[in-house]
Amino acid sequence: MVSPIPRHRSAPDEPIRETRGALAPARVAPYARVKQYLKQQLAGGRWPPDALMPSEADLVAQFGVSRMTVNRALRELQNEGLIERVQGVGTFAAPLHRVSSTLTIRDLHEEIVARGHRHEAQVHLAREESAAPALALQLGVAAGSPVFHTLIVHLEDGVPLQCEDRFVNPARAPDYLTNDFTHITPTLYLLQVAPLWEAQYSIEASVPTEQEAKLLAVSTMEPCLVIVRRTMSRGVPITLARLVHPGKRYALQGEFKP
Amino acid sequence: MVSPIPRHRSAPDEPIRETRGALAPARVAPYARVKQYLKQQLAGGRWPPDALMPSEADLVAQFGVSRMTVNRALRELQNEGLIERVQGVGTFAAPLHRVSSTLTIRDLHEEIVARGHRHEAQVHLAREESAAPALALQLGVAAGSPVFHTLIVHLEDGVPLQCEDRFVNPARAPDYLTNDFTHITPTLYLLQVAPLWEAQYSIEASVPTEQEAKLLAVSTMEPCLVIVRRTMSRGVPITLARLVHPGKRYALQGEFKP
DNA sequence: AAACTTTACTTGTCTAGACAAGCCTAGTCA
DNA sequence: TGACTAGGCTTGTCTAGACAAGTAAAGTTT
Repeated sequence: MVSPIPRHRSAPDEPIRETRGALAPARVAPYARVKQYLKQQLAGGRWPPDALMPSEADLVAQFGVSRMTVNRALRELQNEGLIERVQGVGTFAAPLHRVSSTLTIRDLHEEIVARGHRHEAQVHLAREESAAPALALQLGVAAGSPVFHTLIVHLEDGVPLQCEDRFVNPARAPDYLTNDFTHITPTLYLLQVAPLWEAQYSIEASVPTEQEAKLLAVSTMEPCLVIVRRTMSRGVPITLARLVHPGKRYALQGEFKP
Repeated sequence: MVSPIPRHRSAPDEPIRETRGALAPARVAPYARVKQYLKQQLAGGRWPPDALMPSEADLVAQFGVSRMTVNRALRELQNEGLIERVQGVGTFAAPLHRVSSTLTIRDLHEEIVARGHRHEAQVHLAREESAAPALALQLGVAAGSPVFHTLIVHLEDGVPLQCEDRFVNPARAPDYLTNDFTHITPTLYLLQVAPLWEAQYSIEASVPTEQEAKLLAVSTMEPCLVIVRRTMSRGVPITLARLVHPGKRYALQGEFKP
């Protein structure tokens, strides 16, 4: 009974069984213990990147739990990007220097209101245009075909916070322009009509265009946080947005949790 | 047999059972079908934010699958931030305008090498200092106690890409300064010695300090992407880093997947 | 009226077994 | 030598049942 592919595993650990002893009241679910153990060993460098890790069967024997329990631990580690799994082959350590986290993006309106402030939107443009070739490519429509274009400035307590320049594919949101964008943000509306979406984004620092500077009431030299986001729903591009924020007034904040 | 709390549920759907019919070869795992169904209904506005959603037992009856299967679907939706679950109470629709995704942060060295370019690091400072009060607070040490301070510029093919100003808590990484940071990035080293970490970050656009401008070989007017990150391991602050990137040379990119 | 107990319902988790599907090696056959 | 096949490993998923623990309403006692 020899493994089909060469194993670089270290010597197996002693079986670790629950120690319900006096000084161990730290009640941790078994799947969490398996997960934590693997995380620690992984962080400790026990399995270098791309090394083969113990199989589910190994861990079942080591921890004395059922396979579903081990499976859940491994599945969650996979979702966190710490390991990679290949059916029929095994489980591998992911490159250690890749750390993933969950980033939550909130609707700007909700964010402002949650801070206890007043949100206001100025609609500077809301019309149908004919798509320029470059834009048409990004939105997956024919060049020259109609697209919706809105330009909205969002204010927090009267101070411009975001300049939102957005193009929308009419195929998925034909009623887009009928919205009153002083009451519903485009993001919120689009989330409602286009379910199940994915997006690509790019975050960079640059200076605003002249128009953006004027709309945000800042100088054209002011560093701005620019987010360009393309959103797709069921493989169809929905919208392309350029969100410009004055650097002094807006920061993206977030948190990693293991 | 009345539910203990008022239910705002809509009328139950007809049981949906697997249709193994001729024209349905789209093989989707049952847990994925449940998940997809809930996602669609959720996106379609069937359950407004904070509304009570079907219980696991309801879904078991509706889909004719086992509870573990339903549970997996719900657990994954919870991880994605689409629903909220409370033991003993039920499952609730999360605010629709909150969308989460997994953001992966890679080590700069790996990122540069992956692009097929050459990574180089200039160590401008690597010494022990005495912590100023504000810094001491952030690192969780006593004011005036020793901390490590490094200032490193990372170059891609000879062009400055990042200025990394970092303070490290000696308690967790006493050997920090013995590293040759031209060969191992601080991030990578710290990941190795401090497992299981969490971090808070802030991303903003601003102009560099005079020193940073000089080190990055840009003007002091050049917009820069500034990431400030505080990393903790087991509740103990490990490091506080300020990463400054010239806006023209660096953009954070990412992708959402549902 | 207030304090307690019961009951029904919820989610959270684990188990032992099962089958499918992917992958690799080793052996067989042409 | 080359093509095929069988066996043994891996992960992916599902099931039916079980117990724990949290919540809230309804009933009971003080």
